[in-house]
Amino acid sequence: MARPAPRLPAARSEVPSDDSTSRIVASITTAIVERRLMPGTKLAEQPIADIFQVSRTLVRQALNQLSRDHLVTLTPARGAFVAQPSVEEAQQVFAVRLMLETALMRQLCATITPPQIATLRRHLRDEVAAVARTDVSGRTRLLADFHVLLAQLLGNAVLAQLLEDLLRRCSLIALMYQSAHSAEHSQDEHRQIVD
Amino acid sequence: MARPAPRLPAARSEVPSDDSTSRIVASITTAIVERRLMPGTKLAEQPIADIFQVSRTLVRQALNQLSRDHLVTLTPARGAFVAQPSVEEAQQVFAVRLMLETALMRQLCATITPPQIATLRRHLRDEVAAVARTDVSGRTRLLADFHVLLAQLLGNAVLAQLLEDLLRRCSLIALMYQSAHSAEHSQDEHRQIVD
DNA sequence: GGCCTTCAAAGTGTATACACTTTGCATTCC
DNA sequence: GGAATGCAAAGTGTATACACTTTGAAGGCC
Repeated sequence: MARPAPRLPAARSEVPSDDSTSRIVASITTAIVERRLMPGTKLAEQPIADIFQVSRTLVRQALNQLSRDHLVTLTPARGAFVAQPSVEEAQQVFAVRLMLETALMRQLCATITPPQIATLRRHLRDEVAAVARTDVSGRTRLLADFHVLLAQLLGNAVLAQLLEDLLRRCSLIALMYQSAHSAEHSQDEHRQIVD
Repeated sequence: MARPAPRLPAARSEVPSDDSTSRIVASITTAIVERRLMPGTKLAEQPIADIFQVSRTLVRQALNQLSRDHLVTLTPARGAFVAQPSVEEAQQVFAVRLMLETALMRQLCATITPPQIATLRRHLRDEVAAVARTDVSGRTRLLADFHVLLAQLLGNAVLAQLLEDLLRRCSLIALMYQSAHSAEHSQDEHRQIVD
């Protein structure tokens, strides 16, 4: 072991959205977030494989990835189910989201420029619109994008991806414990923060 | 689609550390963090399968999980390599770590109790000891445990796991850009924070 | 009638097979 | 001699096969 490292294995370009596995992950993810797959629904491998015209191998890969996103729960020998986060877990996820949000803003205050602020305000307007017409999936997507947008303004891709993962999870939770309160609440916070 | 959800799929008990895949993940993880596998090293599937006496199937699962932890990089048709995080990525990961750390402390200040403080001070002493005897792997493990410990004191398991993932990544980075500075720096911060 | 046992259908977990891509070397051509 | 070409070994990507577990229900027992 511990041999000298060979040179870099090509570029670190990760755009995996066109292989079969990623297609399945993306498809199931949006199906969950957009409420077409309810929490607790069983996700059997063969039916999914038939739908996507691939073998169970790739479906299993996809389900594994989804389980690491906490969107599905894998129970040994019983299969995959759309996740049903508990109340505690929901609170904890939102607590982390809030922590990251505020910390992010604090950092951003030091470096932000007027045009960036304009971008944020534009995004805010879209959010208000989505909440107004009770566009649930659009709303959660925009609320999520807000954070990712912030992370991008900071130039921190790692943070952006972390937030992306976290907010997919938040979407599921928001759909389960459908408190419209929470949506307007965070939307309100967004405005305060920009101000 | 959108059928009514069946009842909960058993308990949410996730102790996956004894199946083959998790054994492989854990084994490779510690090998990377403890410097036995250098960044850039190729991880071919068949040799690993032979070592663990399993088929390539399980090794592939393990490598996929490791890639989601950012400990290995998968390049299509070329295989898996121990990750070589770029300088930018390293900075971003550390920035996120710092953000979470300070936010966590802020929260904790409100709820912390004297015995908990004592626990933290005890941990600090161990850290100092590890840095003193330049025990690299022990040091990084302790620095990581500090954060997880904090998250546990807050009672936030989600945060704890997030930190765990993030700090495994930090370990790899710390080993690559071996700035002892960074170690003492964060160790110092830990002390200040506890004070 | 209700409960336990038994068994088949369905589904998951792992291994193996096979096609295709990459890679390094040997050979050839200039 | 050096560079380009072709080829074989190695390795990855996906599908398939098969063993074992779970599950639901029919049948027998009390």
